[in-house]
Amino acid sequence: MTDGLLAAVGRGDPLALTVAPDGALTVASDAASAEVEIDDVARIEATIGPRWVWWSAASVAPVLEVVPVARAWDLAAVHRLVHGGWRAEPAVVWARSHGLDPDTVPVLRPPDLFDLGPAPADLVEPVGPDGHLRPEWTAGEWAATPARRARWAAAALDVAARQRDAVDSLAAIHPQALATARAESTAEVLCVELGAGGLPIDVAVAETIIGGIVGARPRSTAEADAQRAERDAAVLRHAPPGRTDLRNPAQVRSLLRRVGVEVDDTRAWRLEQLRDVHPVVEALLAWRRIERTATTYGYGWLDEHVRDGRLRGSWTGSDGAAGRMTASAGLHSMPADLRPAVVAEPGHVFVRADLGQIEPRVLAAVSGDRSLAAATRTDDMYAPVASQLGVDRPTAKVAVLGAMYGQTTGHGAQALRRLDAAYPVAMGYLRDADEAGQVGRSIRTYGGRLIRFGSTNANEVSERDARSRAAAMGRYGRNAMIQGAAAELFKRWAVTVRARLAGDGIPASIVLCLHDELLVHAPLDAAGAVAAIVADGLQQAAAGWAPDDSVRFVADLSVVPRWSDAK
DNA sequence: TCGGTCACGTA
DNA sequence: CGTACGTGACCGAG
Repeated sequence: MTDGLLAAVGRGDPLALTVAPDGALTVASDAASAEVEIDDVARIEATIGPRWVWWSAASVAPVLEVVPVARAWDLAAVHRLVHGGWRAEPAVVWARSHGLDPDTVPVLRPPDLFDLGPAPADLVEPVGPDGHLRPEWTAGEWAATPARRARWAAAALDVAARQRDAVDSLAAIHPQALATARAESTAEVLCVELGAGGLPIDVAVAETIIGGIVGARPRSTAEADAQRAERDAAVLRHAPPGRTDLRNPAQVRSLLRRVGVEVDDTRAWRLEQLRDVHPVVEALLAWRRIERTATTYGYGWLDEHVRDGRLRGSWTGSDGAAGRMTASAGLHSMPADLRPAVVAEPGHVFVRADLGQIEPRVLAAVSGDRSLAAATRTDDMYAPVASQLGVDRPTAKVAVLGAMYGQTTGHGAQALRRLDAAYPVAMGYLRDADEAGQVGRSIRTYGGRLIRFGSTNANEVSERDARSRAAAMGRYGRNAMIQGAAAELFKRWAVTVRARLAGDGIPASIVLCLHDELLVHAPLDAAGAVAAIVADGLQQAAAGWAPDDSVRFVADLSVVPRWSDAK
């Protein structure tokens, strides 16, 4: 059945895959296409090992949840890499890869009594006379018949080839571009797997922690309301009489004014300074913490996102800015208080590792600063930087971070000047990014990701406004180059670990990616092997990623039964 | 019902 | 006046 289809497809060669809403699977090579079953996909993966091409990992999730695909070319992910931004639906991806303006993508008009739309004959072709994908196709008509599904898969192959050319062109200046495209694609696979697998949670422990903060689980809405009122009363007791809605910042501000506390806003860090001024401040801060747990990380959160002992959210491989992974369901912002509830299943442990001082090390690598690279040879690179600058370690750290983040306040100016003298290459790299941001000139990360700057807003209220906007864009540019490159390295690490676990047949899986931290759920007896893979995987990923071996990357690794046991 | 603002958890 | 994300409550416009 698939003989002609696969005749010329070898390991790593592109092979398109689509999944129709009704579950029909279509596979297409340059030569032919076929409707297949999921077992066929698994067999092709095992015997040939092609580079699977799809419009997006989410669009083939039913396959990815079953078949652990090794090689991928994710059109949406590569599109985001090459063209920046976040929108990456097929119509936009097609447009960009064909040199068309995405703003001219046709939209599907609602059915109109007097306009029956295109004749059915027109819908045979996926591409309209304007060169864009037909909106009827992108809206779902692509899946209507086997013939259309085949055309849709062929269109994906067409885009993949064009993207490959674009990536190859990029490689002249960004040698990592192709590797980045592949790693970002595989990271999308990992995202589907993370979403399906979830993070192991001991619900009983979680309930105990939440109960200790907000009280017992209410058994009715009346009880919930009473709990809420009691929380509020604990604050309002300290306030002058009169109704105040604690959930309304304006009213909180006026309450504070009535007790003699003047603030521009009521953010916690500001109120921290005023704890001693009036008892209501302390009560309010305590209320905020409890209210946060109750509303965002409380029983409702557990009920909504935890099933079968797993906390599940949806993952994206790349945000719209610098390219970090994102996750919903609070997976990336779970309060430290709740982490003791992240417990490995019986007979399992977590192998947990986080990258040490990743951003300054990445800066040393991507800028090619030999002096800063030399500092990365030590476990704590701020120590040699401090002695180089002739300042103490805390000052050196603040100076380096300030340079990377564009800090403008504080008294780091002196150290910043010394930084310029000691590490001119690294500082120049950051300054270039800052200037690009200020003038709205798009830039690319080390790995080739385009950082877009929207056209600067011409109608600023004032010169001062325009200046602060430009400064903000400058900081954004600095940060994006570092954060983005760090995200690229992190994903290389993650997909390397994933591949080696699969290659060694170890039934362990990555269950959390947290920007610079990797959490792997592993059978107890495989913990040592997994730890070795995680540690060595970093060296392997870094060796493939970095321009040379001058920068040392380090990970802090631990094997623990619960997440909070580490660190 | 929606987008904007404030606020806050994480890296 | 470090950036980024997701979430939830509230506001005011529609």
